[in-house]
Amino acid sequence: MPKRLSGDGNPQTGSARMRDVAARAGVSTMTVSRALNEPGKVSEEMRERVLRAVREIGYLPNHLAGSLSSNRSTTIGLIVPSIDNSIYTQTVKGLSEVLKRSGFQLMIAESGYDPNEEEELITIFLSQRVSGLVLHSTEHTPQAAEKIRKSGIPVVENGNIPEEPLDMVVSFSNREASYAMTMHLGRLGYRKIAFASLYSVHNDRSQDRLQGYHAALNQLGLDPDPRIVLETERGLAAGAEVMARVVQSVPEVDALFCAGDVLAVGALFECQKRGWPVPGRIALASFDDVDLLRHVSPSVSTLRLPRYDIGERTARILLSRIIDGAEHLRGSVIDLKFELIQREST
Amino acid sequence: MPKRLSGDGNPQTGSARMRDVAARAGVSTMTVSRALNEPGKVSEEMRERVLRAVREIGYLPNHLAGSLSSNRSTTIGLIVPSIDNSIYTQTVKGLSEVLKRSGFQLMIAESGYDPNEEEELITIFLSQRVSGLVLHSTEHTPQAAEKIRKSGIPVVENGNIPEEPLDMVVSFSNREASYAMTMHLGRLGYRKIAFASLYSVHNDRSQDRLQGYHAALNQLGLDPDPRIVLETERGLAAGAEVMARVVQSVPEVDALFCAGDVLAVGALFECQKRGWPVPGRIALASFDDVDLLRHVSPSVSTLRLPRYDIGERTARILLSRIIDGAEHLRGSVIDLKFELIQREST
DNA sequence: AATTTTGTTGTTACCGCTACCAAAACCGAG
DNA sequence: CTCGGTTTTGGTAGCGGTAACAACAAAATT
Repeated sequence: MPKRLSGDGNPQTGSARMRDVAARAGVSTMTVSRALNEPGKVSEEMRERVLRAVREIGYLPNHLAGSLSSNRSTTIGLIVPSIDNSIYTQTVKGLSEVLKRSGFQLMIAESGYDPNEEEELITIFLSQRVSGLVLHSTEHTPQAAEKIRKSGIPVVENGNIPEEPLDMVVSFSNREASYAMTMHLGRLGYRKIAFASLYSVHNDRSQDRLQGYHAALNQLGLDPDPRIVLETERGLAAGAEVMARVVQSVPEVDALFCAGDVLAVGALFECQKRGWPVPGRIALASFDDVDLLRHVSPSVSTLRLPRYDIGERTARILLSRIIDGAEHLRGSVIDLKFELIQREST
Repeated sequence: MPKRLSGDGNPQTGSARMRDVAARAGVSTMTVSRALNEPGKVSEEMRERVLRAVREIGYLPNHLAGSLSSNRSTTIGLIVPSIDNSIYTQTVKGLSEVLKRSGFQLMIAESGYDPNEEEELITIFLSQRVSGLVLHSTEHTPQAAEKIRKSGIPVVENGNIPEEPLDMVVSFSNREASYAMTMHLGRLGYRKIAFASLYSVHNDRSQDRLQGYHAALNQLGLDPDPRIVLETERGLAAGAEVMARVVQSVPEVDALFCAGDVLAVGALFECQKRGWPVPGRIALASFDDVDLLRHVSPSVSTLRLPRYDIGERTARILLSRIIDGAEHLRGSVIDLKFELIQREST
């Protein structure tokens, strides 16, 4: 007795299989398969006959079976540190829109800024036989790197431009962006530039931003001062706290560069609350061009980062590798440029 | 001749299959399968022998094959109107965290507020044999509903509480939330309460919010005035524009309820820019408790919506259905309550 | 000691589809 | 009308696993 008795005429029960369609259309399953996946390889008449049968039966292809058999999948795995971080969403959108057009699906998981967690997720994704991988972080365990290498699937890193990429990279340089903004502040005449970023453990983006800041200070001939370099957590409250702390502990500070999520907005609110004129008492610069920064008063100088483009280009290059087998793209590093936006706060 | 010649000792080439592990451990594939998936059903000795072989070969199970064979998958499909909308991210996080714990994966796609697009995505997800579906929208094409019903997989809607759910619902009531805030404004003594929401075509959340507003006006004995009911797009600029427009066209307005994304913040900035005291000249209320609203000055009254909880509960109830086969949960409607937060702006 | 129960491992037949190759149908040229 | 070449279609053997059941040994029962 068969495991399951399909083939009963009842369209309610279970889902039809390709052989049911084939039977109905009076052709072989191969013809059905071709009519659906390579319509060009089938005569017009057959195609219509098959499609009609598909419609009549309400057949839904089993993509799992197809992938297994053809050893191809249309799934891309994406690992971000944290889903609720608004800065990723633009990238995800760019990715998603391009992938969708080619019939690819996105699987998303969050690593919580932990390389071990990331490794585990990579393992799961490989096990799901994703055909490509997108990693926001550029810090990985050696085992993760090895697994990826061994799997042979294309990977894009896109949170930063690492020294030793796993494979392809689509990003801007956090270091350069940070350098550029710090130089900008220096050129505007600010001499005591404080720097606030997110915690840099397991976060090479933060580390690179700090490096860029220091490189610029050096270039500007300014002495670094550890008292005005702060690491904090994400969020408005953290930004406010940083502003208050730095101004009170080192009064000669004349600028604060917030190189992390919405810290600048929190910092600005704190100034407003305390009555510190911006940029009169202290100038303020931010790292990411969230909509908000343009609308607050004073509007905040910042860096416009190509978040959406990163997603788009990532998807494109990944698809080239997967669909066209463009092996010459292996190891490509695409450095998308950022833009410095001078506003009222500096 | 076999399609592929695995079994060569080279660990670089391709990926090992279960039979390779079996051969290495000197057992059958079933034992390997059991050792990995139902460790309890295998003797300790065997388990270790198998796990060692797995490690030595660097075997990675093929989840696709497993799903096909067992007719079970560990993938949940999620369709949101737009990924870059910050209000969904909390829900996604809740979902993701619970699912991950049970070894389930999340596939995310965006429908762009279009039911036809949604239907297409549903078809794709069903074709991928997801074992559950989460839909933010509660407006679907009849075909989409039919396909879902036919597939038999559990579904959760969670953007609103619809009149006729597809299956399960985990949400708060947009109508009640909107009603509550409008009543709140009325009780505080505001008599000419303007209402701004997002476009309501294909957006039953917006429609319900509008209804709640009208119901409250009615209850308060206030006459509705179409001049002060506005629909606009998302964003700070839109909020600013609404505020300017409504105050200038109908000066007797004494409150504005922004029932949509960050509109309130834009509206508040506009007041600050124009020098209109809030709530002195006009009171301001918002719909969603984004962090920002607590930190601006004046802080903005709003509704705290259980975004994260929705994700969490959604995942839980879905897993109950999938793993435990809890059929009694079919059709459950979970109404998670919101909270009204009175702040300085009203 | 014979019989039943329990626990562990193996055998076989698929899951639903596609790659590969063979067969058939078509088609204009000689 | 036949022939080689070019579509178009079909048969078959997997893809890499798991369900279901069979087989066997050890433990428990009578």
